[in-house]
This record gives sequence, structure tokens and C-alpha cells, in this order.
Amino acid sequence: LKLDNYLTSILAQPAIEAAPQLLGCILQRKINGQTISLKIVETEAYHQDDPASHTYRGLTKRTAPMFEAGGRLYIYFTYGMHYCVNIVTGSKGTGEAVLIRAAEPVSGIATMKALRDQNDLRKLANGPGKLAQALGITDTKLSGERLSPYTINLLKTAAQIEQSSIISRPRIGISRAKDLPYRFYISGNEFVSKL
DNA sequence: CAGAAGATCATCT
DNA sequence: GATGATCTTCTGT
Repeated sequence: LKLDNYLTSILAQPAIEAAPQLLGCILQRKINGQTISLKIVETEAYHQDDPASHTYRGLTKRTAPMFEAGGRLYIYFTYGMHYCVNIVTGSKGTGEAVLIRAAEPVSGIATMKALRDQNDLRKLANGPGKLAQALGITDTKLSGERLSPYTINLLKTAAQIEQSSIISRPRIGISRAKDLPYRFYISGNEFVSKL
């Protein structure tokens, strides 16, 4: 099985261009016979020219997946306790990826509640660390793996999946690097902040 | 090999 | 708004 052409075209683009297009896409994972799926509502692009990006100072063992062609996962461990899930975009040789910052639970909600030890829907995946936990990510083994039904899958739409309500406001940042404007989009409009 | 920082979160005031 | 938890990764020596 492979990603459809729509997704392939998104993932081939630079992170800055791919980030807004990943909004609304579905992240899906099968775990313990259960299917977990979430709708992406907040993303953040990271690329080599961004001082806050892990790839700013070149390729390392950890960040090697970010230099692969789009369509792979980049998962890293941070602050001694959290994992974050990225989707690698762009072409091979460029170190970029889109951090999935927040998502709206769609299915497998009971499973996610158990994984998070959290019953409040709004607090299930409204942050990158929480999202990883809701997906059952407890290590970086999937970092570098290709998106697929056997790892974590990315779906264009999910008309067949039950509808659910918005729990997090869409926001697409381009990192909050020091001395750089923080740019984000809401409903297709670009905003620049000096924070 | 030591040191520092870190794409976060929960909890507190 | 501030702080502690917790440990990997990277950098410099």
C-alpha cells in the first residue's frame, strides 16, 4: 500500500509549504487491534535555515531522517520525558520536517484516553508531547520509518470516520526562533508576530 | 568526558 | 507567569 498522489505531492514540498496543507489530514495508527485516528489541527515547519531546527547545524545521527525524502517519520525525545512526532517533507538531502503540534481525536478515543490517563477530550492531543502519547509512542523506534499502515499512516480525508468537534485552534508556526518573527496562519491568512 | 540546552507538560501562585 | 521533572543529544575540551 502507498500514499495517494495528493499526499505524495504535499510531502514532496518544502516544510513551510507542506505545513499548512497537512491541516485536516488524518493520522492513523493500529495498536493492540485498535485503530487510533486524529485530525491534524496544528503544525509547525522546521528547515535548515531556522536556528531553532534540529537540522540547523547539519546532519547528525538523530536527525538523519529529516534529510530523507518526504514521507517518513522523524520522532525525537526531549525534556527527559516527551516524544514529538514529525512528518518529513521535501527532497532527499534537505533537512526539513513538519512537527505535528496538535490533533483532534477522531476514533479509538477510549484507547487514547487510556494511553494518556486522561478523560478530557480537549487534553488528549492538544500539544506535541500529548499527541505522541495518545498515539502510543514510547520510544524513537519509528523515527526514520516510512509512513504506512504498518507504522503511522497519513490519510487525505476520512469521510467514513465519524465527525467530531474542533478542540484546538489551527496554528501553523514557522518556529519561534530567537530574533526571528513568529509566523503563523489562521484560516489561510498569514500573521507575523515579534514574540 | 563533562556540561548545557532542549520543537514540553503539569502544577502551582 | 514561574517552576520542577527527567535524560538524550550535541558540543567542546
